[in-house]
Amino acid sequence: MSQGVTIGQASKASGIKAPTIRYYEQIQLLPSPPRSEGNRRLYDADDLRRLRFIRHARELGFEIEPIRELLALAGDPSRPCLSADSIARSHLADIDHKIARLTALRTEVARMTECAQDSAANCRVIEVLGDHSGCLHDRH
Amino acid sequence: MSQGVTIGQASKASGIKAPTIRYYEQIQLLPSPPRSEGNRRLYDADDLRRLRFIRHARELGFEIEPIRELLALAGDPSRPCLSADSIARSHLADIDHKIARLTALRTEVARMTECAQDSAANCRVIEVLGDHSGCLHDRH
DNA sequence: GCTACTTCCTCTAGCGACTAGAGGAGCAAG
DNA sequence: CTTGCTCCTCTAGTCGCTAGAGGAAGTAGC
Repeated sequence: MSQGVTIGQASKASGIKAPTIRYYEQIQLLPSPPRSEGNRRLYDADDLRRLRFIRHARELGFEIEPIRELLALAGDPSRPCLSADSIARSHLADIDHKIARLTALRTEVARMTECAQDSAANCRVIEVLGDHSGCLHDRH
Repeated sequence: MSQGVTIGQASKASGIKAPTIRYYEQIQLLPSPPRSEGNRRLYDADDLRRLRFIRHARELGFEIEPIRELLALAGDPSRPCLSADSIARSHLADIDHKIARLTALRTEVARMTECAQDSAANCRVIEVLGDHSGCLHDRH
């Protein structure tokens, strides 16, 4: 009976905003769904699964291209897991990189602020930004 | 004697690429420098200080608008430090937010990969992405 | 002076992943 | 029938650059 739900319902079901769903269709991350007589998009259960998969992956910080591959792998039972695993592992390495960088930045920025509040005359923030030599690392 | 250096030299001195320097001028983060007879930009020592300040702040992850404010504060000795400090503190809070989020993601993604290599049949990566219920947190 | 080579100029378009808004059509309820 | 909601398409904007086209100017060697 259910020939599909509208984009608004798909949006609620997946947690992805309607314009974003249309965007995903435009970049062909999602197949173009059939239309109703009044030209509305009609999504079926498979589309909704796909959307939830995408949303979940985006929330975990995967970029669109890796998600495209993961979706292809998810639909192909022949050799999915090794590739999927390597995509996930490379994403993990990415996250570790970002955490490491941000942690280094945190140290630097914290150092910059930590003795600023006692005196308004010599501003440590501006001083530090103007002179790199006070920093712990050469490359941030 | 030195009426200024060219954009290429300013680029080398500051570590900011020439197109980026022109971009900063375009968005008025930098004042338009005077030009030579042949229409080349000529930067003076103040401009170079400004550029180094910007580069350093960018390396520390400050966005352009905060840097614009910091530059204004750096040039105004009347009430610089309190505002500069609050900009830096808010940036620090930002960094902490990002680290916290990435750390949570790391856990989730690591959990996803950690038992994937033993079996190619049931792919944990794809399974986890397709079903949010296995996750530690509702919102990532 | 001539020729190469390099640097510089302006302008436009592209990246990723959306988001916002205009202007219009369909649809469901009262 | 009218009100109000959802939906449609299309374009442009976000951020911080980066890349490229097409041309002018400066520099070094002969």
